[in-house]
This record gives sequence, structure tokens and C-alpha cells, in this order.
Amino acid sequence: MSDKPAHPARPAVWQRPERGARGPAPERSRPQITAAAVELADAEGLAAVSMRAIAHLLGTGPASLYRYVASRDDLLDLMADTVAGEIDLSAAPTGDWIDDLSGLAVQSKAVYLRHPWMLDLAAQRGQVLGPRAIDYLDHALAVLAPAPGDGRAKLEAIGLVGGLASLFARQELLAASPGSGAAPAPSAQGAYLASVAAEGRHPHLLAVLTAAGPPPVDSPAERDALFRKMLRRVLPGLLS
Amino acid sequence: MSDKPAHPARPAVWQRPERGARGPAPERSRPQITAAAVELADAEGLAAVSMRAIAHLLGTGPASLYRYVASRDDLLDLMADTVAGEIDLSAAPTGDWIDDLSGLAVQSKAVYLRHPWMLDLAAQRGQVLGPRAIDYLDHALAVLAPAPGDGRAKLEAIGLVGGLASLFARQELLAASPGSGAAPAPSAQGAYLASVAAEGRHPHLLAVLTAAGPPPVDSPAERDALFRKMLRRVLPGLLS
DNA sequence: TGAATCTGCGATCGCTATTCGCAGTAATAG
DNA sequence: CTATTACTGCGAATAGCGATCGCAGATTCA
Repeated sequence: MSDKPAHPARPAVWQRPERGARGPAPERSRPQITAAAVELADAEGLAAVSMRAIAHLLGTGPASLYRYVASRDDLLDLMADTVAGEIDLSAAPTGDWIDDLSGLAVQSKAVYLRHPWMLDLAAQRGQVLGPRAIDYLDHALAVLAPAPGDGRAKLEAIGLVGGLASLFARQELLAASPGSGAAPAPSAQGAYLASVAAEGRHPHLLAVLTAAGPPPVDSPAERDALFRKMLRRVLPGLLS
Repeated sequence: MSDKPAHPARPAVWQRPERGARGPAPERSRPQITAAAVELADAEGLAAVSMRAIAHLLGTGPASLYRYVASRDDLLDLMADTVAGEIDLSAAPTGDWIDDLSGLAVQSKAVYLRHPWMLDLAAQRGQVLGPRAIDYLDHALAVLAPAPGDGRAKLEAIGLVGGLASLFARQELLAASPGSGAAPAPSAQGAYLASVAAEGRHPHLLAVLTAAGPPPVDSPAERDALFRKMLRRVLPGLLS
């Protein structure tokens, strides 16, 4: 997935020290730079997160950032792990592993909704295993202690649940953003779709498009409940 | 999702004619250029698909490609729709919509496995609705004719099934590529993970990592069967 | 035949991530 | 207390990217 790792495989960001012992005190820090990058991504999308833009936001030059971070990819990893830290792991496992895991999934979905660029990021570089993600993983495994299945199956289940969170988040974002309700989406895609449907073939598609129901305004709570319901149906089958 | 659409919203590629009526006959075609791009992506990943590389492969200059395609994004759309055409829609609906839809899902997963860059692509630009994708959509809706639920629900179900296909494809690709079986993955991620697990906290993670079972060699057919099994469990609940 | 319109494409623009080297600063070693 | 070492900030430069411009030549239409 993603791209060619190509060359030598540098150690992960988290393994390199933030700074050495000698020399002047740094004027900035990894968390500060990461926060600026997250702010930029929240406001303008992942594509707007360029080293130049971040440096400008911090009032410095692009080259300075490389004292804190070896590459832009490192910075993306830091961003991913930072928002992973927004998930609350303080609740102790209740023994109902399906419910506990569903709670984590709902929180994951919320993170995706708060930071839509995380969808792009998760797709581009698989799962990023920083310290907060590892905390999450350990917590999820703790929650799954009473569940059947071996370790590998549990890890796969955790991954699938995260994927489902991203899928549902994507769907909620799509349903919210364009005019997909009564307004038949003035996008280029929508225009083409309408023209093709009107063209004669694709009768089923035409039927669905013309029968435009009322805009589907469920509350976020209803969305979460739907998500939980589906998880409750899938999870028992996954680990058995 | 993906990026800022920003400016004016050009009409989709499929709506613009491939060429005008006057002038010399073009030396190349959209399908030819798309094929070159797909070949490049299959061999070297999506990042290697640059206008320059494609042009070089075709023995021409980068600027020439813009006679056939308005932008690189157009080309990516063409690529996506091309491989969407690899899905066989010739089978008539049997009436068992769960089985029929599962068949489409298995084919989608196969496409992702054959063209892993499609995972990146699908994530970056949501669903691309070219002519082949529209054929797919209409066929899926035909398959869902006997299913309960209104049109919107069916469209959402189709989208979710596609997402599940991408999720499972990703998992299979990850399980195949690194040394995730007995070899504990010599990647930077793996090294960091091991070091953190050995550090004391994260007992559940440590337990799972040390209890490294035998490599999970299921055949592709078994994988498909597992995927179908899960679909058979989720789908009845989704449309009801 | 003349006008309109297309094609191929070299040259170029503005953007990107990243590297180099240097000047200045702080902690350490002797 | 000084010399060494290792660091920091960062201007300048490199290589690669997508995309545009404009021109020469070809084709079609009126």
C-alpha cells in the first residue's frame, strides 16, 4: 500500500531523541510544530500542510523545521499520533467486550469527523503506530481479554473496527457536505451521473435518483447508535 | 474529503469529447495513456505515476498529454474507472441479493489485490463515478431489487460493501508483504513496537507479540470464503 | 483557396520536499 | 579558563513535480 519505502528504512520518529545535550536551546518543539500542522490541516486540508506553510505559520524558514523532524512523513506520523491521543482510554473494561470495543470505535469515528484529513492519512500510510496508538492497541487488547480467539485474530478485529470507523466517518462526511439531499449535487460527478442516468440504460439507477426522498437528517447520536448496532452484529462473528 | 476542490469545478472527464472534429488525427488516445499509467502504477506504485514518467513511457513530452487529459486528476479518474471495468457484471441477478452482492464484493476485493494503488486512489478521491462505475452501480441496484429498504439505503449499502472490500484487501496485502508471521517485521515500526512492548507497560500487547503463532497461510479461496461469511452476517442487518 | 481549428511539444512558471554550509551558541573536557 | 565539540537557525540552492504558453505544422470546413 501507499508508496515505495524504497531506500534505507530510517528509525521511527519516536525513537529519535527530540534534541541533543549540547548546543543552544531549541526555539520550538515537536509538539508545537505538530500542533501548527494539525491546525493547518483542520482548516485547509492535508494538501495545505506543506513545510513552507507550517514554517510561515511559525514565523520561520522551511529549513528550520528539519532540526525537529527528518521529513514531512515524520510530521504526518506525529500528526496522526497526536489526534490518536484524543481517544479517551480511561474507562476500565467492563467485561462486555463488544460494548467496550464499540465505544472505542465510536470515539475513533468522532476523531475522523473532527479531523477529516485523518482519512487521507490513514489510507496513505496504513496504521501509524506511535506511542498513543500503542496505548490504544494495548487498551483494546485489554478490552478483548474476555473475548474468544487468539492474539492475531484480536489484532485483526481491532484493525477492522478502526477501518469500519473510517468508513462510516467518510459516509457521514459525504452526506453532510454536498447537496446530496433534495439538491441533486451540482458537482461535476453529479452532473455526469444525471446525464448518464437520463440516457436510457441504467434503469435502476434512474429509479433511485428520481425517487429522491427527504433529506436524511439523523442526529449525530442516531448515527452513533446505528454504527453501534452494526458493530454488535459483526463483532461476535469475527471473534469466535 | 481528499483535498480542496477550490476553484471552478470543471466538467468530468467523461463529459468532454476525446477530440474535436478539425485538425490532424491525434497520435495517442485516452485509453492508451490510461493503460500506460496503470502499467506504471502496477509496477512502481501510485507515486511513480507522474505526467513526466507517463510521457517518457510513451516516447513524448509531458505537455503532449494535456491534449488528452485536462489534469493529472483526470488521468487518475480514468485509471480508476478502467480497473472498475475489470469487474464482471454479466451474471444475472439470482434473487438471492446477499449472495449476488457478496459476489460483487469479492470481485472488488480482487481488483484491489491486483491493483493495490487503487486503495490509495479510492481513499484520496472518494468514489469515482465513471461509466464503468455507473454500470457497476446500476448492476448492484438491480441485484438489490428484491432487498428491503429504500434507494438511499441501498446506495449506502453498496458503498459500505465497497469499503469493506478495500478494508479486507488492505489486510490481505499487509499480511502478505512484510514478515508479519514468524519474522517479527524488521521495519522501523516493528522495531519501535517491540522496544515499547519490552518496556514494561502494555502487558496485553507484549503477551500477544510474544505468543507469535504460526504464519497464517490461508489460501485466497479461504480468504474469500471468510469475507463472504462476514458479509452474509452484516448485510441482512444493513437493509431491513 | 482561405479561414478556422486542431495537434505536438520545447520552454517555462510556480510549487514542492529536502540538503548544504555557515555563523553563532552552549555545554563539556582537560 | 580555554578549547573542543555538538548543537541551532536558516539563506540559498537542487531536483522534481503539475500545469501553461505559444508557436509551427497539419487537417478540415466553407
